[in-house]
Amino acid sequence: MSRARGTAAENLSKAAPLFAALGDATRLGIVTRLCAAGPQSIVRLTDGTKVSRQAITKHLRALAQAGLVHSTRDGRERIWQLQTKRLADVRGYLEQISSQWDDAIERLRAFVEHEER
Amino acid sequence: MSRARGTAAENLSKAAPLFAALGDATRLGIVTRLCAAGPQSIVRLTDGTKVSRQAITKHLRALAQAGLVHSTRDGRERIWQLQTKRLADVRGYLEQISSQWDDAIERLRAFVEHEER
DNA sequence: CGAAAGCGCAACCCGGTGGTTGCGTTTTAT
DNA sequence: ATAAAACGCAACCACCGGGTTGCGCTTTCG
Repeated sequence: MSRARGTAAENLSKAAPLFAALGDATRLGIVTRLCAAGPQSIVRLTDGTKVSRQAITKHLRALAQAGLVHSTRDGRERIWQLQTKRLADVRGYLEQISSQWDDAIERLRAFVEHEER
Repeated sequence: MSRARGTAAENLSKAAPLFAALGDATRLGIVTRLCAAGPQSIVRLTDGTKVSRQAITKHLRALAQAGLVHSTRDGRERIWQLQTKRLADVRGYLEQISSQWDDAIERLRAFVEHEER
């Protein structure tokens, strides 16, 4: 299974594009939708949204470039679905950062306690 | 304590700006640096970087707007540090999203297994 | 067969963003 | 007191990114 490995610095540089891909409300909405309702066509993904079909298409391309989704042609439709492995990678990065934060928070707390008065 | 609460949709909309804030290599480097080396001045954060001090300043502002860092004046220096309180909230949002993904991944896996042949 | 559905391509617009440079202000150090 | 350090402000630039519109192509359906 493709897990998040390597040094912290390596992973972080890899994580930036992924975070950027998720750092847009529309795209995050698409991912959420794919999570909730499973693989869908473009029109279906567009439905209920306030942007055009072309906008959704662009965002899907962006997500695909980040490896988060992938599509298959089916007749006159194109079905998009989550790339679960990559999503797992993202989780890995998030956990890494979270643990880093935890360490930093702990150190900061100790530092402040020592400093205070 | 300020914890991450609210509906999933609410947290989703809150998460997008956070991802965006972390979705830049330079900014991600800054938070990593603040994690590893603790509170620092701007020049010190700039040192070793390939961008100008002003660029770092801008990124720090962006991170501050996302609530990830915060600064205090100290003489002629301005010291930036992680916003530990907010960081806990952020962890909450991200974990919630991660768990949503987990569910989706599980469902997708089952779906594929059922579909395949 | 003909109409409509679903999509891809391309042009275009515009605002934000990452980055720089220049200059002024305050604080520190000698 | 004067020089240098650290910073803030502002202007400027290039580029990308989110969004739209228009058009043409293939596939489905009646």
